[in-house]
Amino acid sequence: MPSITDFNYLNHVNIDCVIFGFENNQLKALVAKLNYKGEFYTLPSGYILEDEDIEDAVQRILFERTGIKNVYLEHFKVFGKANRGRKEFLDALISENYTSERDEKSNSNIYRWFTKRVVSIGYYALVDISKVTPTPNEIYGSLEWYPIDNIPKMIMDFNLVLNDALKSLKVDIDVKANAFNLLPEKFTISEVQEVYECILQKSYVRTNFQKKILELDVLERLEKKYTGAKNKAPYLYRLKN
Amino acid sequence: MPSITDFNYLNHVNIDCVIFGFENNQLKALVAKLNYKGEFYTLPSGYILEDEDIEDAVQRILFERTGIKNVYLEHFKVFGKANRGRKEFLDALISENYTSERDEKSNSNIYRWFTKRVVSIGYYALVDISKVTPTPNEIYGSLEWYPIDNIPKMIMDFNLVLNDALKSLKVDIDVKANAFNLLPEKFTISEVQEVYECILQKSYVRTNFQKKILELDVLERLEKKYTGAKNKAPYLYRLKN
DNA sequence: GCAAAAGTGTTTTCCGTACACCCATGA
DNA sequence: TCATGGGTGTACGGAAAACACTTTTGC
Repeated sequence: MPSITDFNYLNHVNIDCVIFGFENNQLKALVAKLNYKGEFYTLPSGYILEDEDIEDAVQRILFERTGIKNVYLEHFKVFGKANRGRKEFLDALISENYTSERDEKSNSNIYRWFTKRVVSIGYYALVDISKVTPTPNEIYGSLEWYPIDNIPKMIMDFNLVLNDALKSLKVDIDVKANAFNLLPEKFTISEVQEVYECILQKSYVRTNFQKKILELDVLERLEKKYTGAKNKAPYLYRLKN
Repeated sequence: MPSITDFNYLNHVNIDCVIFGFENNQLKALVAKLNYKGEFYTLPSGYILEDEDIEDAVQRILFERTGIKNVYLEHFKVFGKANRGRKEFLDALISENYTSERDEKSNSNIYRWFTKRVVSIGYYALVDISKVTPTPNEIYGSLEWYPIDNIPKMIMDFNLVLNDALKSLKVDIDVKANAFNLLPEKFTISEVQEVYECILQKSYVRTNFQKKILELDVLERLEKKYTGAKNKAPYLYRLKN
């Protein structure tokens, strides 16, 4: 198995990803549990290759964890504090997982790679949750969707990172009108309203919301959606282009 | 003289600064000319020390170039393209400045330091231009304020960087109400209006602008400003706290 | 026909803009 | 007392919110 130190990754920079999905009228985020003894939850992270554009790096990292490409992305913050608790976390992980070999581990290249100071570039992604196949690997032992108000305690300052991403999303949803990326290709206005109400934690008057969204002039009307429910069938919409 | 390679700077990350000032009813930016033969204009940049918070690094870089501390800062973008023309610029600089020693230079540690790929973190600063003492050094041979619509052609993609900073400022001026940082500690509402009109390139109705600004509830009214002009003296204001 | 939800049109409210007015200042 | 620019109150118009009304669907 190749070690992380074998690749030509940029030193001292990494990418932290907050992946948002929407399901059962809930905004969710993809949280990983490390493949070690102990409750070490984290956000998907990764490094940038020597000759790789940073956006490509994010897409690559997201593809590895979700199996989808061309994900909607926004950079939301840089995490540049020199001490973000990375060493403390690693020492805790090691003490729970290694005993006699502890010193050997502590001196390894890998330990040095992971404990060195990094500047983290924060991105959030908006995905169609039904398209995602959470894909664990040797490090991320499991990956699960957690409702935004029920995120486990994560390592380091990742709970704050997620919070910052959510704050940016709340602003961007109106400025960039990007919430549609949380839905399947075709959707109804009601579904859009659910997303908005969920993210912004407020309710909208149905009729006015419909106008507000359609006046953005970014959707095209498609066929009606017959669900068998005994009421008028809503139109499906899709992002223009 | 110590070389840049002597310090414990983080590899592959740097900081690009757009420093905005306001003077003579013009928004200006501080642009440096490199201390080499040729027209190499650039924005002030710098690196981050191993154990230094990134915001501290920006403040340090700004202090070195302007002589002021605790500057108002906003991160506006990450420049993460693998190729931003850095090597091309350095080769041009070398070919204009070195002849026989060229190969020697090209192989030096310094050349390798400067040509390696970096991820740039973009910050813009808003300063009281009257407090700034542009401070050249061995690299930045001169530093001058240029009106925003008359910026010289800079190296690499720095003209685009400046443009991105300006775009963010135009959004932030309303969202974050941060334009006051371009003025001295005490200022009149008219001066604020000049700043807004200059940045947003539109004119405001005086009376409504006054209300708009005062309703932000971020200013405290101080004494009147008697200029000797034969009209009613305006109040001075200052940011609360 | 009826209940439920979608879609459209109308009224009302509110906020931003325009503007009228008064005030202070120094010649 | 006049010209100039500063400060405050009011009236208007357009957009957003509230709401009334019509349409579609399946039982």
